[in-house]
Amino acid sequence: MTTTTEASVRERLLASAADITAESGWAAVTMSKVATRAGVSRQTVYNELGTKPALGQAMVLRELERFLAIVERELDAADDLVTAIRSATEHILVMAEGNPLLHALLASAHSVSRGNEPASNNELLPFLTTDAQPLIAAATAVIDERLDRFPDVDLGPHQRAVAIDAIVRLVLSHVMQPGSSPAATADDLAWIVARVLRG
Amino acid sequence: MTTTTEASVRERLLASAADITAESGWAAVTMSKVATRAGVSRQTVYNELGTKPALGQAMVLRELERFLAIVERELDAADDLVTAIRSATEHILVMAEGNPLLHALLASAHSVSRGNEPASNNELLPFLTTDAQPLIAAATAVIDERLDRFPDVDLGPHQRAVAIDAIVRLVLSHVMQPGSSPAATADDLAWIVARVLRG
DNA sequence: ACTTTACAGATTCTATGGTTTTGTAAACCT
DNA sequence: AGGTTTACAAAACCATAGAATCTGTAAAGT
Repeated sequence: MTTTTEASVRERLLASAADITAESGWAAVTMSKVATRAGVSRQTVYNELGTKPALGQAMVLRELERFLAIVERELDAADDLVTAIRSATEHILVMAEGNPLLHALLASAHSVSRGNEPASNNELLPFLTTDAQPLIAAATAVIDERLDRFPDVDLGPHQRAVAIDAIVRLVLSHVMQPGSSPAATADDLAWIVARVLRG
Repeated sequence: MTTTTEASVRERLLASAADITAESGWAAVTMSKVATRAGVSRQTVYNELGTKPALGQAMVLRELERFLAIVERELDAADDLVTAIRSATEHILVMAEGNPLLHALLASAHSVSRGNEPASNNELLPFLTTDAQPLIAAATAVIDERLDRFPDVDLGPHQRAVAIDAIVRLVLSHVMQPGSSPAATADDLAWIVARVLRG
């Protein structure tokens, strides 16, 4: 199949774009630089990802999937549901703390029109703030799937959805605006989840 | 006392700034326009509020206090704690839905470098997103005070603080990224609060 | 207490080219 | 096929410079 090669090229392209964004901001990302860094021609970028906004969206989506992969792994690892949520939350927060791309996006919120730097860093920030609904939906779906494995959830479908939505929003809130350490926050959120799920 | 007049001038200035921001964005706000609209000289703006960033901060703070006043009113009105939270949440979400200033700030997230419009609308957005900690702290403090009136809260100080922090973050999340109607969201959050507070 | 007037420095606007980047398309290679 | 090179028009960006505006401070006036 060509799938392996195809995914590999696309993966390398997105990784290159993420690197450049983390180093110099999204405005500094050009199709040429992405292509060069990935060892590929510029047109391959267009063939693979289309336009630059599409590249940005794919890059953010890829990073989201990296986070969601951790969530899936942690939710599958633990036996206890609350422990699973706690572990997934802590891993997400730790991962967020040390994620250069995420920090580049968040940093773009502050210095918007600073000096000679370009101002268009903010094209991607809405994915985390005002247009976070796709992100919330994706995370919600992942948790919803993995939650079937646990027997001690006796909530109706609506209440179940509400609870999942809440934990996703809370984690996202702490990603953008950390309260204390990831471990402490994970403890707190796990306590809330415990109270909500089996009140 | 001069306090009445002083507060009135300051109030008129902040209201003028909020109007201009709602109409044309924060970048279109100049000290002269604010002064003129408030029927006051430009220097009075400087005497009263100092610099323009200070004006922006005061303007946001004033809007926050308008929201928190609603929270206080609703928390004081109801007898049942869960009903109080539900009512406060719904009022906040309804108020947020129809708040022009808030929408001006949120809209600035999208069109950053659009056409000929100035790009510096984003100076105020971080107050709601990446620098929301003061906002969270203020809201948390308000709720914390009003919560003493309700006897059926048997949480330790830490758990109590965690619960309040969570409800504040959840409401803020829904202000920026509404899920469904204010009433439905208020129902859902009230249910969560009920489960958490008296699990 | 507020206004008017004045002022230097910074920032923004306008307008101009020159440059880069985007996005599409073809021909070519292997 | 998957990929590259080359080419190209349109758009976006950059640099420069002068005009206009805005900021922030100060003083004198009412």
